[in-house]
Amino acid sequence: MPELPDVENFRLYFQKTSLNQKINSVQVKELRFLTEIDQFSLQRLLTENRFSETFRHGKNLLVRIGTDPWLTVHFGMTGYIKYYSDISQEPPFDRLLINFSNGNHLSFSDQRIFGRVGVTSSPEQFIKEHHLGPDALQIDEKRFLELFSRKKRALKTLLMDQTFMAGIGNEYSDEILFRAGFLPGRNSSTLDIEELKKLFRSVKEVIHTALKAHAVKKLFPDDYLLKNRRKGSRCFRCNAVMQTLRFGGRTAYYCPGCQR
DNA sequence: AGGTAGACCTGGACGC
DNA sequence: TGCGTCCAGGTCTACC
Repeated sequence: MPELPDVENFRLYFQKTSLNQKINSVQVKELRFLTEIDQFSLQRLLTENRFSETFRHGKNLLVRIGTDPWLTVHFGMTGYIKYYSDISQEPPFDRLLINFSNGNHLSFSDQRIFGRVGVTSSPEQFIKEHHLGPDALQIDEKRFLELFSRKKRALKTLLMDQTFMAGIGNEYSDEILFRAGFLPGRNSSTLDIEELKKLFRSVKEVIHTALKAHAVKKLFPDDYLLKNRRKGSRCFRCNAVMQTLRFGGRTAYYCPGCQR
């Protein structure tokens, strides 16, 4: 699922492939994929224009269109972008296609259509409108401790709340809690300052490890829960059978032996 | 304020 | 083989 590290990867990919090229045409293949803008306005906005810079906040990719508004992209759970030259390389589930004047194409693919493409006047405006908390890659320890000390909620819920801190989803929140040694349902108010710092370090460690692995699971270290996150698997540390719990419709995986 | 459930989506897994 | 059902997940809305 595209969480912060995946989206950062998409941003770098976009940056490398799709900046500063004239856009010839835009094909909207799935109307439900658009939000806050209709297909004709989007086409008018993009055609003959160029993407000029990229930005990411949490799980959202923003791309500036020339000198004015920004295109916003959320990847839902199955979304990704692909840049290619030959039409035979067009990915399945292509929802939005951008054709550049150099003959290359950029596809926004999303099997389950949970992703959305929209437009905003500025990144600041977008963050405000969506009530997003600070980005999990950017946040420093001081701000993290400030935020946590004001809350009384399950750690898992808090980590995934985008209005609290942006970028962490179901899978990475499990990893963060596993590595920090805290149960997903543990109330944030029961953590002392040293435990909060431990949680903060785990957030950073997991994100940086994921970025280094380009968010490709196979490339994660072998002691990562993500590589083994399925029913009936055993903890590689204590060999206990991993347990699951439901949190607001999400499944949390945790080790009953290693997490307190 | 915090929690929960349903809606939105599709396809893979699984049971019969 | 084939059909029905469940599950996966991010986010928004509605409601307790």
